[in-house]
Amino acid sequence: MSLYKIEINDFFTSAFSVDCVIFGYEDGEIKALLIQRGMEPFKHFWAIPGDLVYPNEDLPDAASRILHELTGLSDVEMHQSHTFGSPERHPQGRVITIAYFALIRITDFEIKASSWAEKAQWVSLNEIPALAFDHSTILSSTYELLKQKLTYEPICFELLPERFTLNELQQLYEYAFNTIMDKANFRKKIKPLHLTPLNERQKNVKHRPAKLFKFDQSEYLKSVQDDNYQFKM
Amino acid sequence: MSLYKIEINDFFTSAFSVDCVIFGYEDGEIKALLIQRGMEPFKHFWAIPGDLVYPNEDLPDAASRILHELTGLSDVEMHQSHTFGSPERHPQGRVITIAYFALIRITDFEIKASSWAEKAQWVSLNEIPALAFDHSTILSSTYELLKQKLTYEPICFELLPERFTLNELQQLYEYAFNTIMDKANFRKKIKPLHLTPLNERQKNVKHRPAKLFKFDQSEYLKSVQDDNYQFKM
DNA sequence: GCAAAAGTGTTTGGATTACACCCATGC
DNA sequence: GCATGGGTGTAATCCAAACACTTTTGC
Repeated sequence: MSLYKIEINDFFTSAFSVDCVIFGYEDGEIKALLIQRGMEPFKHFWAIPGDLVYPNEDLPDAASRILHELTGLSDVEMHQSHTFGSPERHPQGRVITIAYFALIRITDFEIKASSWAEKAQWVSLNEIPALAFDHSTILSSTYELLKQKLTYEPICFELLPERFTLNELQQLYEYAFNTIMDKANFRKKIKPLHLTPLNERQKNVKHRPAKLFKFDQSEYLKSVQDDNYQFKM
Repeated sequence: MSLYKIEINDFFTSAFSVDCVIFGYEDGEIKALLIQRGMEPFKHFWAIPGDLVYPNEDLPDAASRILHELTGLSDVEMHQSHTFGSPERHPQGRVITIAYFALIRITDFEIKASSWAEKAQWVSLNEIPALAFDHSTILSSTYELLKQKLTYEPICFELLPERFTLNELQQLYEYAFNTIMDKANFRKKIKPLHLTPLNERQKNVKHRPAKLFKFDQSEYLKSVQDDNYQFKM
């Protein structure tokens, strides 16, 4: 006799999906790449891109596949978010979903069509419409996680263009944390990151152009290792 | 024709489980409640208590059920940890597992037998044996998460007895963060928690007995709400 | 010259650290 | 009395916030 109240095979009747929240930064706002669903259920609803996971596919691989299908990008770091598994969350059966998120540079690629998406579009986090399934919850709790990571890991550079001004960096944090920061103090705070100054300046501004910088990941990792450095915004 | 390379029903062939890391604190050490498996696979191996999730069961409910079966405890807060889903992690099929963790007071209950456990035992985190499946990974990454939560949320009181001395509290942190702290400075740091002093003292110690305190959750939540207080160790 | 933003230095007050000292209890 | 840890005050130090000021560019 089985230990369970149901047959063991009745457990193998669920599917799982990976939903991939893709964040970008544009016009001073953090945005998410949403798709409009091309099929039932929730046809025509806006949703976080996601897909069922193949029986032999690892979870982060599925998340990367979704990102690749939509953007053509590869080798982007995927961060695991929460897992959502309420029995009622999917109308067609028990489907639990593992949320991942990725940070990308909006200008680095073009949105591609995808098998499950009528269209895809960047949407400012202030203007998110009603989403399919429990995707509103997934998006907001994943954004909370992103903000937390922004505090303790220098992942802001995954959102900014490769060359950026210090003010652009500051504005990203001001947007995410919904605060205003002092310019001088902000620059003191990021001193230990040793951002690489470039021999290049901002163009087409009608004031003194700011210097451009880039982030040196390997030097950052080195100071974590060697000096036990802990980034903190 | 299906959009997928396999039949849609072939996705509904996986199961998922919840593994529940139960942490306790005893003799100055953080311990995990492990079970010895009574069935294949990994029969006789030590493992994190876990179980398949019933088709109509919500994930936190499954985690609570596991805790209840083993300890008789109910109404314990469950914290979601990471999800592990490598295709090879379970020898009998695709089983992904969502890890949860709970913090409990070791003295508050007695370990019960359980359908899937030969025996259960508290094991110090310094003495964890080889575990079944990928449970070593699950345990260590969940402990990292616990340490992180200990820094930003006053969940230490879920591990300590209801009445505790300030030194016991300090020792818990010293163990978790593997540091030594200054007594006077530690007490200044926890001032804003407004721990309730009791008219009671330590007993059976061969020195001046310390005052006992308890934690007032509702007052803590009030100062979070009213004064935007953020706990930080 | 003026507007606008880049970029930097100084002061100040609050928090953290190090450390010293007294207190209460058991034996 | 003394050993042991309980309990608290203070000075030194560091750090972050506030703010002022100079510089460079476009028009």
